[in-house]
Amino acid sequence: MNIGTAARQSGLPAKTIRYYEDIGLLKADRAANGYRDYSKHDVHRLRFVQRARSLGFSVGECRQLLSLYSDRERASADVKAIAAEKLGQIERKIVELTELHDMLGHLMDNCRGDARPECPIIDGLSGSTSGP
Amino acid sequence: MNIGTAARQSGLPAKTIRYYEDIGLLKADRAANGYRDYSKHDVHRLRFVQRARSLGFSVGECRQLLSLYSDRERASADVKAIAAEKLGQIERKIVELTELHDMLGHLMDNCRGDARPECPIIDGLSGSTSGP
DNA sequence: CCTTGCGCTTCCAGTCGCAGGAACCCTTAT
DNA sequence: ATAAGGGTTCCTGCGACTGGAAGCGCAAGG
Repeated sequence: MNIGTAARQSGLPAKTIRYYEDIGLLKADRAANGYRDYSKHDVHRLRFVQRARSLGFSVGECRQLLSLYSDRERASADVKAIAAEKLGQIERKIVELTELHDMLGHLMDNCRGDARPECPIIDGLSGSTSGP
Repeated sequence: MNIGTAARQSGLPAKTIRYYEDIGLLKADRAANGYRDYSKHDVHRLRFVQRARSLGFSVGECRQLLSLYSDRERASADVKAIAAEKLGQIERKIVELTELHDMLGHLMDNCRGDARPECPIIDGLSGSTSGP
């Protein structure tokens, strides 16, 4: 099948699929006319990548996962290790964003948000009122 | 003062300060020898940007905040609106990451992580066991 | 037979926020 | 005079695409 069909079936834009081929993540056969030709198996792998990406795996990690996906002998521990690493990253990011959230929320709570110019948010950013 | 001193006092790398000048965020005077020349006021603004960036504001938002920072007549509501928008973005990102976290955690909980090849993580990514 | 229109191809540029490095100039101290 | 440690500009690259231009392939309609 052509790239457009593969795109619809995998949920990835054709541009992205070409990009993945470009970086050597997933290559397709070529038809006689030069068009990329995708099998069902190719589409499965594209969907696999699409899901992994949407779960926050980087393209590099998708590359690893793809090779683990294709390897019927590999231990599930290998996959779990990658997932655990990613889970840790996600947790750290959540903590970081939560701190950010609280800090910004704190500044906002103290800002009246009216027509007057006094603004604790700006003061907080400029550091003028945060000193000891 | 030279850019290196401004960098130390603002907490921003010199490279970044030059970049900010390049994109028109913050420009500095020039000394006779062509070196950038920073006043205390410039350093204040650099610190301001540094703090805003570390709070997750984009460079574009920093641009807005800087103009609000310099405008003594502006309403605190204007600043609060930008902060509220950013707070909403942060909240949405946290929700998204939490969903990701739970999904991935779920997959991992069901994976034995041993030497055998059966792996619910891979199965989940490939979609083979996720159907209704 | 010719055209229209879509899909496919390649390649180039841009996004965001810098970081790294080359090649060169200026200042200060020895 | 020289060496070290500033500074300057410009170019490249990162990640993961996205948009667009120029040009081919192919089926259908007039």
